[in-house]
Amino acid sequence: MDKIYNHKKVEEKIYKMWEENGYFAPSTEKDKKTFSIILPPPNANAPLHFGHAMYVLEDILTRFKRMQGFKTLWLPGADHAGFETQFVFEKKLQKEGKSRFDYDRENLYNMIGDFVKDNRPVMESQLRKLGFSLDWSRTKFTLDPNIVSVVNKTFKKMHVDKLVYRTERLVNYCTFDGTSFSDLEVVYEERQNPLYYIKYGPLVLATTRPETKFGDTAVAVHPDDKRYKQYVGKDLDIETVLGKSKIKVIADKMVDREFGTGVVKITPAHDFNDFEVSLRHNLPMVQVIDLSGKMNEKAGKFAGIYAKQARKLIVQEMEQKGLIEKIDEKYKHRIGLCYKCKNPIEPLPLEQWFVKMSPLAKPAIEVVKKGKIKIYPKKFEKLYFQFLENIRDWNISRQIVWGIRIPAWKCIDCAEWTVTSGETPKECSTCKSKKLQQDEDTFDTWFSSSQWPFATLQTTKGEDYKEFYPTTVMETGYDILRWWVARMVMMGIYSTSKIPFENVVLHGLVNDPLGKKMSKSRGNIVNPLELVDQYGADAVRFALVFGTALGNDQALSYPKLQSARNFINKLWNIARFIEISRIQNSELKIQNSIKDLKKFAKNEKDKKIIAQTEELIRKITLDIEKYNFNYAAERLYEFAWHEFADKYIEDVKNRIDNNSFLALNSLFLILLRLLHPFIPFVTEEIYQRSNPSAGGSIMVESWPKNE
RNA sequence: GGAGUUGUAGCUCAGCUGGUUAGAGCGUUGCAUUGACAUUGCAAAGGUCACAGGUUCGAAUCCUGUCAGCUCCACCA
Repeated sequence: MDKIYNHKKVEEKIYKMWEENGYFAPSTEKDKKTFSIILPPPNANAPLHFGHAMYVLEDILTRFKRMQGFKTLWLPGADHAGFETQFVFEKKLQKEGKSRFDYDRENLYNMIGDFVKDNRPVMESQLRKLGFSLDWSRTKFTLDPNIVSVVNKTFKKMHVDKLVYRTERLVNYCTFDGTSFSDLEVVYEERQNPLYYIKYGPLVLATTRPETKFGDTAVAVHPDDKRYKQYVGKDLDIETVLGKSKIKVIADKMVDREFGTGVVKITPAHDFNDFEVSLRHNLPMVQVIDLSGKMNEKAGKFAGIYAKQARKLIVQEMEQKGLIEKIDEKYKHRIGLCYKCKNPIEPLPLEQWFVKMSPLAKPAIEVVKKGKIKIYPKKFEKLYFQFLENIRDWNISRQIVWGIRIPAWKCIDCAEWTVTSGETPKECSTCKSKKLQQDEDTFDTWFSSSQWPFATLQTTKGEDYKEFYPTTVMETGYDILRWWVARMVMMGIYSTSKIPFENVVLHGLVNDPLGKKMSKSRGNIVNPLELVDQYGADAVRFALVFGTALGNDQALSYPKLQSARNFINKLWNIARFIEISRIQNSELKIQNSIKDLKKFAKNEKDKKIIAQTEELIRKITLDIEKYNFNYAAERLYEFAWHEFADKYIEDVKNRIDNNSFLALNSLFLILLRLLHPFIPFVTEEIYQRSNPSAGGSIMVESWPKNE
């Protein structure tokens, strides 16, 4: 054996051996208890980041349960990541001097498909490098035809159940990317913009967006505001840049009397609050900005001009006409931006598909309150409830091609919608017309990923759904508790009448060495695979688990990586010591259980370390079962190094005989089995060397027990 | 604006339902060693457990408030 452990010589070879022997697939023996995890599908098109490396917790659980004899499935997959991927692809087109508008829908889709196909193996090989014992024979992709079919069926069912509806709603629309975004995808930033005080007949109101005034359908004041009481309910005659006009004054509590003059213009088509007000007061909606961000015909002579420029022109003209009382140039406010391109979001009315969320949220709250689904650590339950109790309807339409096209057709004759579970309808379900046109939009990526646990298991092999659903554990980062976990619970219960998983285990974020969030814009991203290359997969895995409690963030720590590597080397050298000692001692049959070992042991010190190991087995088993991975890792580190090596081996090395050698060798093999889920490669390599009678692999050996 | 979360040794963090002298890794200091391992061993120094109150026989641990950091949510023209 080499003096120092070299991960580069063993990791690839071992992973290949595992995979070729089919160890990752669930055992086919009947009547075993099952354990299943669905891997949160990484973006097929992007390399892994540290968040993905944290899935090592899933590998630990999977390997642990597999050794315990469970029929164990850890199912891999990849996400098409709709907008995310199309965005990257369009950037690429841009470099080639092209844009998505140069291609028709089908070609664009296929081009992105090819692009993703080329990149997906990168992500998958990285999961392998981390040693993840995923069953590759069951790998799924969110755009696999049978997954698409499941997603379409769900949509159809929801349509029948009247849980989806189509309506014109204000959406967060990015006129640069040409798509709408969910509330979660809008980022807010403080900006300084002029606040214009505009004369509306006898009233003056403050606004940052005078160009939307053509879409005003009312002016609002607070119901208790004495200054304006006399105007409420009346129509004002106002002067505008487009001539004389009339506007109604309404009273609504949404108005802040302290802001500006206490008078607000109501533009239902271009402001979220105004839209809400318009629903309460039955106000018409007048759209004046179109999807390209330009003023439309309602803006008269300003039609065709980008809203931002139109604003300047309109203000100029208003000033000439004396319609502006004053301008506060230093007004600061927060505005919504597109999280991708950082341009201001334009609230626009657009017909979209929405999911009614409150009927879905109720059972999802229930199952956690009743303990049918447990969330670890418990502190995240609050976030979960907070989200579900205040949930709003979910806009699932996206104006991109890279995704699952919505299976809904609009009738050209009667304008009604026909929804199918994917197949093209022969005729309009309302008027039987044959003139149908499919919705151009695709589903929000999260609409398909929220169905992932059952969509995958229903479309893999034979009995998978029956055997493995609900899955045992859903492990992911706490940052997507609302985006993904909560939605999976809702959609899972809705579609299958069962919870999708029994336990939710949430890990924290891995930040940069200074504790700052890793992000592209900060430029502080560390590639986990480079560290795997440098320190070995085992060291990276161990460092991620060691010293961080579940659900807490951690700063990437090079000292910790080094100490993890040193620990692995320590184990290697324990093995070397055993090999050297073996030469001088005749071989005895290795004892696999503590019980048998106890019978053999003669020396008191040997008996003591056997008893300590017995206690260790008990604790490690409990630690993993309670998802206290850090305790388990710390305890194993402490025991292997400072008890087993520093004390026991130091003692035994001077008195070693056949009987003690047996204890030493057997105990070490037990220790390796306990360590295997955490650091699979080195334990496998050593196991093969230190167990003369070993036939197979440590990963299919049994978990140490005390009987 | 609302909520959550964190604040423990120089640094990174453990400390599980409150209970004897508060732990680890790295770093620091001293000593040892051709040893299975210098990716080593032995030992030492180092903490008013953010701050102020309170509950308790007893609090790093529970409660209240203050300060600081981080995150999420809402987003007022």
